[in-house]
Amino acid sequence: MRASQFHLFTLKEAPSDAEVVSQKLMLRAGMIRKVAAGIYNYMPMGLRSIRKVEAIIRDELDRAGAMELVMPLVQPAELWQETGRWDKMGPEMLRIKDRHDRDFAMQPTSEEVVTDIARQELKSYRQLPKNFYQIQTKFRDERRPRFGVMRGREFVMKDGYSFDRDVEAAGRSYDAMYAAYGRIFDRIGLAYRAVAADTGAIGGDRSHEFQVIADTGEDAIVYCPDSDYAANIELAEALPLIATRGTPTSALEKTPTPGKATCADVADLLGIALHTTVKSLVLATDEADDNGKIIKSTVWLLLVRGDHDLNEVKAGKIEGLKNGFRFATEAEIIEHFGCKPGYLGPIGLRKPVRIVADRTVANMADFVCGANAEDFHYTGVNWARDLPEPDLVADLRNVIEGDPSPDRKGVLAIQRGIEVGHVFYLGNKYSKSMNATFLDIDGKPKHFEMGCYGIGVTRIVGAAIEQNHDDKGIIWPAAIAPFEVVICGVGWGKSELVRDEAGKLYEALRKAGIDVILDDRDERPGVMFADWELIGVPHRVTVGDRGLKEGVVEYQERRIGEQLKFAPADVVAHVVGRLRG
RNA sequence: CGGGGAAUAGCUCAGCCUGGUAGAGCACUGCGUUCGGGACGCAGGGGCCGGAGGUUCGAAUCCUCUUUCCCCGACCA
Repeated sequence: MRASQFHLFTLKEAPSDAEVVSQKLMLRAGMIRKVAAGIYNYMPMGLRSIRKVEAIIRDELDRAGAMELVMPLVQPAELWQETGRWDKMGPEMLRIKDRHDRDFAMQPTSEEVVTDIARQELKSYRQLPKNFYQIQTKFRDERRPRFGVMRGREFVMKDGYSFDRDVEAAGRSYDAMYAAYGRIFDRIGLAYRAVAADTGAIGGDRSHEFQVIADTGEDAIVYCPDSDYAANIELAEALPLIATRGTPTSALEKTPTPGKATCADVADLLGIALHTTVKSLVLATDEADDNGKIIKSTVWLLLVRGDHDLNEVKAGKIEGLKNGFRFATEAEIIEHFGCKPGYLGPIGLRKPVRIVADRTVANMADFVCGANAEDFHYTGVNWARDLPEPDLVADLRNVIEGDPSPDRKGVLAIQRGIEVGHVFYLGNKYSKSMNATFLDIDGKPKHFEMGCYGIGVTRIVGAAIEQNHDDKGIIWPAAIAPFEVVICGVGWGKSELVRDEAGKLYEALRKAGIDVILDDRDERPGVMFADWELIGVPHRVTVGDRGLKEGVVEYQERRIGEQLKFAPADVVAHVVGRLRG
């Protein structure tokens, strides 16, 4: 490719609405252009990286025995109604009507359609296992699209689905995909971690996320440096920090804490450690009648230590909160606690509430909590002595750095991550609701055991940039760079020698199978260098009269920056060695 | 969805308060001088000032409505 024929268009300044570095750099490098909120053109420069990611995915999935197909972007409501997701999905699924007023959805994912394929095509256990995948545009009408390609509404995703005859075989399919994902991310060249993830309504332990490590990631990932434990913070188990409850040593005392409504403020005022305080969170659950009218509400008090945060995913697993909960209204709080938020606690309730204590809180002694009276806290609080034992003890909190690892092999560390892949065992949820069966060896129909496997193709491109950039621009891993090498012809317009030599190198690299672009724009060197550093091409060869006079061309690796001199005859071998060696 | 903000050239922004011929830098076109780290000069092209309504002799500017975009938003008791 010659730069003079390519659409190269870089910006010195990013549009003011760009937030994160990947978005700014992709816009500045001319990879994407915004069309609407969360919706982008993938410009030629950007598409090259996207295609490279796709090629690696295809190669590894095909090798792992999966096969590619394409399902429609626009899917009939009927299929979604079969599984009940037409009603469940909420506004993030974009619904459209055709000219006959029939309902359709823009696919956010394709379980329904692929299960429909399976029930029509797969009749016998002898046809199993099968693994179908597609690389397709998805649409999710995010509440707040942001971060460019990282959380867009329209994006490209690889979604795959496996069909097996039983749970054991489905496990093998899962393992094969897990392994393939590892190979895919290894080849792409990103630092990543596979972590155990929440399985939601399906249950079981077969769910892993592949997280690209980046400080700007939206997810917190927890791992143990001394073992192979790794999990999303939503799932990571918090062990009790206090093995057994201590004996009370302080008397219960109602202490004035005027205007101190947070645990940190109270600890400051009283000169005590934050971890001796207990935080009260008030939730509510509603029971509705058949018409959806709320007939009864229950108020819950969740207690976590003052230095800990509630984990809502964990809270949602508690019996009674499983079907959804909300934070209580101020009116409900006053009705049950007789006090405004800020000074709430489990002692002296006006009306009964369900009290759930975090495992650590349940073993605390002499702790501090709100007194259910404005501007007062209790100190020296002890279970059993000052208040009844909690109704329930559960793991309620997010783990924090330094907590013991659940495998008891060390302490936990936390990093931020960007979720770029997810493998998930589905079981027969969809095959049952859509009645997708095959005939097993005994001649009886059985529901398929399914798994689903996603990779965010466009998000990988953004994540790669979040992880690999400097103040000059992008630093691509070579495997997904829009070009592997750029040849900059300095003084292109005036030097035939430069044109000849650069042209020869260009042909030689092409013949060697290298994805090379020749910058023949006759730009000033500063412009060329700045452009290619912004775009992030990993290898650069500079051909100019100055070097050619000494019989050399210059070579520079984007990530390293140091300039090396080579005889033109040697530089091709060196570049090929760096890229393919 | 709730709260805040913004909308003027392809991009970044000024002008608005105090109404009177629409501006700058970057980008783009032409010519010239330059030419190894985002050059300089001269001359240009490009705007229904997001849209609709109103006030006014006159509206980018004041008022109302509307659309779009951006930010913040469980809780942290």
